[in-house]
Order: sequence, then C-alpha cells, then structure tokens
Amino acid sequence: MTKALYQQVANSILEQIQSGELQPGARLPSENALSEQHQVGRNTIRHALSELTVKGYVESVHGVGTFVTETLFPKTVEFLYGFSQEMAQRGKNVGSKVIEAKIIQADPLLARVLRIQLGAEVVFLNRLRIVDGKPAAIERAYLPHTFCLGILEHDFSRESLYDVLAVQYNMKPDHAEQEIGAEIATPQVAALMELSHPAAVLVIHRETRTAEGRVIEYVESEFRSDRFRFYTNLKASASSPTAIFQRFPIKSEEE
Amino acid sequence: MTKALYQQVANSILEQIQSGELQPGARLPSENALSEQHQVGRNTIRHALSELTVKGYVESVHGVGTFVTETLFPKTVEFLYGFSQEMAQRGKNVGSKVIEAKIIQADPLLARVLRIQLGAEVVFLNRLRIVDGKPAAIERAYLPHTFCLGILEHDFSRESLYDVLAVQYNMKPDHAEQEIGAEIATPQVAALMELSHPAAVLVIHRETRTAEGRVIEYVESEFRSDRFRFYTNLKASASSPTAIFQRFPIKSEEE
DNA sequence: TGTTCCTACTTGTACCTACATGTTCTATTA
DNA sequence: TAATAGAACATGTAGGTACAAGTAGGAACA
Repeated sequence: MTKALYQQVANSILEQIQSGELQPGARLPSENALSEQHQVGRNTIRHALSELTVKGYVESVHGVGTFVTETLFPKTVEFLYGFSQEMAQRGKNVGSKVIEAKIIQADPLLARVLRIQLGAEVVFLNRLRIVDGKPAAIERAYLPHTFCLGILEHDFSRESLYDVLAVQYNMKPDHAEQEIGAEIATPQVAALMELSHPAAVLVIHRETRTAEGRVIEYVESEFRSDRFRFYTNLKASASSPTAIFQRFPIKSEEE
Repeated sequence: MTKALYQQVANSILEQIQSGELQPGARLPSENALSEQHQVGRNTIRHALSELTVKGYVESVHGVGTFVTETLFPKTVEFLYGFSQEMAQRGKNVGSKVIEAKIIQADPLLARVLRIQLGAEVVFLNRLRIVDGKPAAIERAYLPHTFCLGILEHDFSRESLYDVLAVQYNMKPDHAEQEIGAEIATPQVAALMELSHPAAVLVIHRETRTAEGRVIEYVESEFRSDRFRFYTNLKASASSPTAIFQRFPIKSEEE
C-alpha cells in the first residue's frame, strides 16, 4: 500500500527541511517547478504544501513564494510525556500512591470521549502523584479496557502507566489535547494534597491518542497551583496550539 | 471587496453550526448536494470543508459523510491575537474598561522581562475585559515607552491595543511565551470581576515579541475560571522542552 | 435465517484549464 | 534622473473531469 502522491511529495519536502537541505527561511521551488520535478499536477503540489502549511513547516506568501518557516521556538513547542518521565527529566524524585484502581462502566461522558459504547468496561486508575516527597497532583486516568486487558495487575505505585502501555500493549501516546482550568480544591482533594482550605488548583482534562488517532486515555487531574505552572509558546504565523475559550463546566469529583 | 466563494460557503456552514441549526454529530449534506445548493463546483465545497476541518468544526469520514464535530475539545487552531480579536472571532461581544493607564518606572522584574534599564519609562495599562456584558478578565499590560510614545492618548476602552500597536507603531506581535497558573482571587480582583470570595482564577503571564525578537509587552492577567479554559495540543514527535514545570513565583498584586 | 454480493452513494485523489491577484524587476517614458 | 508602465512570475481561486476507495443497505441466494 503506497501512500498518496501528495503525501509522498509532502514527505519529500519535509525530509529536505529536516535534513537541513532546506534551511529555515529558504524559498521552495515554485509550485510549477515542483509540479515538473515530481511529475505531478499543480493541484497535487498544492495539496502537499497545504498539509505542510497546516503543520507549520512552510508558509506561502501570495505573489512571492513558499518558504520554510523560521522558528525561534522549536516548532512543536509542547511534547507529550507521562507525568513520571516529565518529572524525571527535570531531575525530580517521583512517587505515586494508588488511591483506587478498578474496572468501571462507561458513563455518557466517558463513552463519548473514549469513543466506546455506553456501559463498556473502562479501566479507572486514580493516583496521587508525589514529587520530592510531597503531594503534587491527583490524576484520574480512564482507559478503554479492550485495549489493555489485565493492565490492573501492574503495580502503578512503582510502574509508569505510559511505560506499561508502550511495552506491554504497544500503545504509544502520540498526541493529546488538553484543557487547563482553575478551581477551588474540593475538601477531599485538598486533604489528599495536604492543602489548607481554600486553595486554588489547576484542573487539567486530557485526551491522549495514538498516531492513528485512537483514544488511549482520558485523564482528569488536579495540580497544586503553588508547585506547578503550565508553560506555552504562542505563534502568530503558523497554526498554534493555544487558545482561550469557554466550554463545558469541568465536572466535580465523581461519586 | 467580496470574499472568496469558498469562504462564503464556509461561513454559511459555520453559521448553521453556531446557530444550532446543525447540531454536533449532525451530518452535513454531501459534497455534491452542497455543490448544487451553493451553485459552486465540488472543489470549492471541498476547499470550504477543508477550512472547517482544520479549524475543528467538522470531520469527514471516508465513504460516509461529513459531520459536525462533537469533541469535548474543539481543535481550535488559533493564532496569537489580542484579546479583542480572539473573542471577536468567537462571535463574542467584547468591551473594555480602563482601570488605570499611566507611565511608570521599570522595577527589577519589568526591567528584566522587557529588556530595559531599571527605572526606564514603562506604559502601564490596566483594563477590565468584558465579554457579552459580563466581566471576564483583568489585564495589566506593560510596554517599554520608547517603542510607543504617546500611546496613552488612545482610548483603550474602545480601541484594541494590538491594533494600535500594529497600525500606529508598526509593532506586530509575532510570538509569545506564557505561563498559566491558578490562584485564589484577591478581594480586589474578585470585586472587579464580580466574583464571590473565595474564587479561583487563571493567572497568565505573557511575554509578547515581534518577529525580530523585541519584547513588545509583558502582560499579567487574571481570567474568571468559570468562563475560561486554556486549550493546548501536545505532540510527542521529537524531544525538546516540556510543558509542565515550576517557574519563578507569580508575583502578587502590585501596590 | 443468515450470508454474500452488488449497487448506490459518500469522500479521497489526481489531473486539467483558466483567470484573478499580488510582487518584483526591468525597460520605457517624461 | 525619477517615476511609471508593463512583463514575468508567484500564489490564490474556481471550475471541470475521471476514477479510487470506503460504507451501507438491499437483493439474491444457500
């Protein structure tokens, strides 16, 4: 199964960019030139360039040409790791305490988010994350059980969820979308994180997917706002990851 | 100057979505049907749908149809705009109330962030942002005065700061870095935003730069957490800086 | 009853033409 | 010399055709 022509062209150009053959700011050959080079129609070239534009690799200027994007910041500003890797990379000492780990049934929210049927089995993993000996965050992860049968036999106070998923189930997280909000910690959450009431926490909802687009997990978490900030780069030219918006209310603690 | 046909079509469909005429999950007419309805070629329809797909409003399924997106997380491919443009694009009615606008002297933090000398003149603009008639955010912007002499003569309850910077001073924001945190609103902030105490707010610190890397402004803002979330895409493709980390403490209310 | 196959319909890919619009540079003109 | 007009070339828009590929439902058959 060979890929579509426009993807081949896009890959070819992308390789030239990533190999340094095409430097940032460099001008690509014109669409007509590319059309001749690759022996495909101009539409196909435009399709390929459109893909690269959406992904932020190139920019077109009407009447002038198409250029490799100049990135002050590395293009993909954010990267996706599990909490453990993320913290380990920062030289932090990470621990986890499993509060709850069980199979539950998908409620309407979970069914919609995980793209599974209402009532289907869902792995529920509720952990307190500990950084340098102090409570830092609470993470409630929901995974479709079909993808990871028997996963609860692992001890997630020692093992990393993403490691297990990658090694045992060959499910590698590729991209995710998340929302960041602020809330007053509920008494339960405050107690677990040893916060005095009232305290503000960062509330994050995250959908993690594989490269193929399958939803691996949906995570709700609260981070201690005195220990964490989220950091983002914004860009004006290419498509950029951040936005402000109003959405559904973040649902309160379950049960 | 009338817009391009594909944009007209895209807008027409978008209006149907936003008006609720097309519910999330609903199926759009087929491309051929749309082509007949709007009396344009199928290519033009596909161009319009492609735009809507990139912006996350619709999704196409090969062989089945095109549907209004029903993800929890809309794929907002947003750019770096000022607050006004950002909100206007979402069809919100935006207003501003100038709380304070004056020249101050750079304290050590401002001097460091704005890359200017200690004590240099800084434009300070403190605004209450109003969306759809209700207080939504407080924004305290700091700009090096040398870049924008006389800027305070504008009425920023009507004019957009970014518009004035672009038109009058040719300073176009190109990229920015920001931190997102959570805090309990101070009594002053809570009062301005009509929040009952205690309330959690999203605290954002942002450094905005031109394409050349000059710092245009440093902004501190608080957003009502019941009206805003921040949205981010994460990608795992390469390894580079990460999203979560601890930074310098967000300083408390000045004065 | 249950399975298979075919058909109709959908989106996806690929090519073509034509003209509009914006930019840049060159040659002509005042 | 300086301004202008135009040529050449870039991307943008809009339309056409044809076929590939995926899906769903109904008809035919075992």
